[in-house]
Amino acid sequence: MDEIVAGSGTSKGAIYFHFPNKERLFLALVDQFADLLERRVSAAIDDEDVGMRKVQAGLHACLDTFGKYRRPAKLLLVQAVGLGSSFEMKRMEVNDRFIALIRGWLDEAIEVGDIAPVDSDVVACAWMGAIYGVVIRWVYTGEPEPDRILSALLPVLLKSVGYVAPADN
Amino acid sequence: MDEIVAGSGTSKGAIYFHFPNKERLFLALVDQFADLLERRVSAAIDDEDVGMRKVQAGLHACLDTFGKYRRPAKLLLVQAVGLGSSFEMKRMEVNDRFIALIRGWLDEAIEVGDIAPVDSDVVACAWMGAIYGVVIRWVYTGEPEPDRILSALLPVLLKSVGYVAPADN
DNA sequence: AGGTACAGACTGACCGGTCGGTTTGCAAAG
DNA sequence: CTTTGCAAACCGACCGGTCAGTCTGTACCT
Repeated sequence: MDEIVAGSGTSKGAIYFHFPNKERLFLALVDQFADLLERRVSAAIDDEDVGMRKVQAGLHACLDTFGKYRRPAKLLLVQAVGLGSSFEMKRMEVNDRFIALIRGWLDEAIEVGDIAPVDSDVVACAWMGAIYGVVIRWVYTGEPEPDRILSALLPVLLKSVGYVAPADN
Repeated sequence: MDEIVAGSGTSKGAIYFHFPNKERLFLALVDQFADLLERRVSAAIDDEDVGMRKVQAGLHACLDTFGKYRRPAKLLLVQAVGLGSSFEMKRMEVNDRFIALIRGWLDEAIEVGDIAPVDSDVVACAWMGAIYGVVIRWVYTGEPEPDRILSALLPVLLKSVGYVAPADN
């Protein structure tokens, strides 16, 4: 809190005027970032028409956004963990939000016929975990570079649900 | 610390006789669990001969072990995060250990010809993340059941590197 | 004159870590 | 076999730093 006060150029009083406690302040930050991410990803998806192209676009936007907000991503995705059950719940909630998103794409892709039916619940979880794992690593160490992440992760994820990319991509 | 003292039936003094500080105590626990997990997984792998069967066995053992030690897994994998950089480093270290393990299997599978060449570094990361994601979820909510995890996750992971299972499995 | 927004000194609970003291194990001396 | 002596192991009351949260203002607007 003292650090935030120092960094923000305001005061304890000001912060505690707007937020009831530290927890809520942090939760608000997490929500804000999650909103931003979801907005960007959804926007990218809407630019594509159907099925797997949406997944590609979404993934791309996701990595792109994390790239642009490396510091806050690290703070919010990693530091927030293990600071009590309320943080933990929030993290789960945000996670679930994106898992639900992924599941939606997968289900759509299945319906459209781009991929064969799968247990989209588990697969969405796994995808989220895979993205999370690679992104967290990158956020920490700077490796591997986003280009490499994308060029390696994307085909792996797509292949994992049996999607074969059109030849011209 | 007070809780650990209460739960362990010993005393502050006894604990601080054996460990210099809280951090080291926790790190020792993490190491112990990581060792156990690695031992079990490696043992399971050694029972199989080559390539992808090793991966299957390893994955199976991994999920099995997490299943048996749900509580400690939750504590060590989740609570340890965000408690300062030393914990964070340790988590990364353990993570890297298993990523290296996975990478080893993948590289072997590539060499044997079970799968086509991939960026095994990134893929290992993604696999680790995927497993982590699903397991953490299960550890928290009890869903989905291990059977379902295995039957859904395994083919997804295997397909992600283009491995087609023999028909009789 | 009352409400809104803010400032920052202060408080008090909490918790890692310490320290003087006690018990236990064990080996040599009697 | 008993006694003595020492060290390793253990105990738990206590200390001191830290830090989220409070409280007493102050300034400005309406």
